[in-house]
Amino acid sequence: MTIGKVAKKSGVGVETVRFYERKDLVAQPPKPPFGGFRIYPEETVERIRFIRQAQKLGFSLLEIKELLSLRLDPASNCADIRDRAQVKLNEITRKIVGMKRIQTALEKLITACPGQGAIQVCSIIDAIEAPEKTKEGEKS
Amino acid sequence: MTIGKVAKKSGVGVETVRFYERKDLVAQPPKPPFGGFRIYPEETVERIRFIRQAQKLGFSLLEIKELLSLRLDPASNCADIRDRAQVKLNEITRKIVGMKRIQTALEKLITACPGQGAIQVCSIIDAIEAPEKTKEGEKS
DNA sequence: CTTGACTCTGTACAATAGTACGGAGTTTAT
DNA sequence: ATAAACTCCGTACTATTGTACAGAGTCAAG
Repeated sequence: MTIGKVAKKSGVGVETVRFYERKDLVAQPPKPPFGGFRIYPEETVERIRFIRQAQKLGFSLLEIKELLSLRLDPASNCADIRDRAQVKLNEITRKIVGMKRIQTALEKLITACPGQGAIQVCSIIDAIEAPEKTKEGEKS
Repeated sequence: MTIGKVAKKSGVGVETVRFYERKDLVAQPPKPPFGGFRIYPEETVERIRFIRQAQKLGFSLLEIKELLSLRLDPASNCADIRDRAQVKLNEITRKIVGMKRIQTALEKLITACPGQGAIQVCSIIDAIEAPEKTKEGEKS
């Protein structure tokens, strides 16, 4: 596959593929020694698709690079990989908790909506500032 | 409160507060008519804290602005707010699903780790590329 | 074997999200 | 009442994540 095919199959522009190469997010295949174009494996398409999906979930390219470096293969130190995976898992779990708070706040807002007058219910801000709401008097 | 206090309480720099003002993410209080510094309400601190938390969850400032505009108060059209909240809710629910896929992939990688030889189990990529794995036959 | 499409390299431009700084005005602590 | 600390305003610089383009080389179809 040439770079144009990779770009088309993964839904990005050629320039974006090259950009990811410069950033070492995908490997650049060697140039054929007697002229011609670089040949890309199918794997590159999968990596780029992963990158784009992960970006939509809010990961930066640096974070994605870290995620992509977590592979159990014969060449990697198992304990090291596992520790780094655990760190990433903790981060992601925290993110999911935060997202769920916003999700809950939106659900509350939607259900509160049709039956109210002037109550000023449920600014989204409460979704995240959740602690500190009951400083004294009522316990959680 | 002057801007420096706001910055300190919300954990950002003064320049960042001004930046958010320029972007209309927080309101800029009026300048006292006969000289002096602007006075900020506590609410500004809460908004900035929300902004920073939401950013950590992967929302852009534009998305955060949209979230912050979803408030049930007497001045807003209830049906409009509800519809926009529903759109945001769908987006966030989809994000949570995607994050959970990565979470599961990391968990699998971590548990697979201690007892393997050369299996090349569980690249994170599988977390997202889940569909499309078996289109025809078993040759891959 | 020419033409058009594609690749390669390098550089430049763009949007988002800040961060830094200069110079003037204001407040406050000593 | 003066110096330190802070505010205000504008501009400019940074990093991330791309996009665009110029000019030369390469490939493949008619």
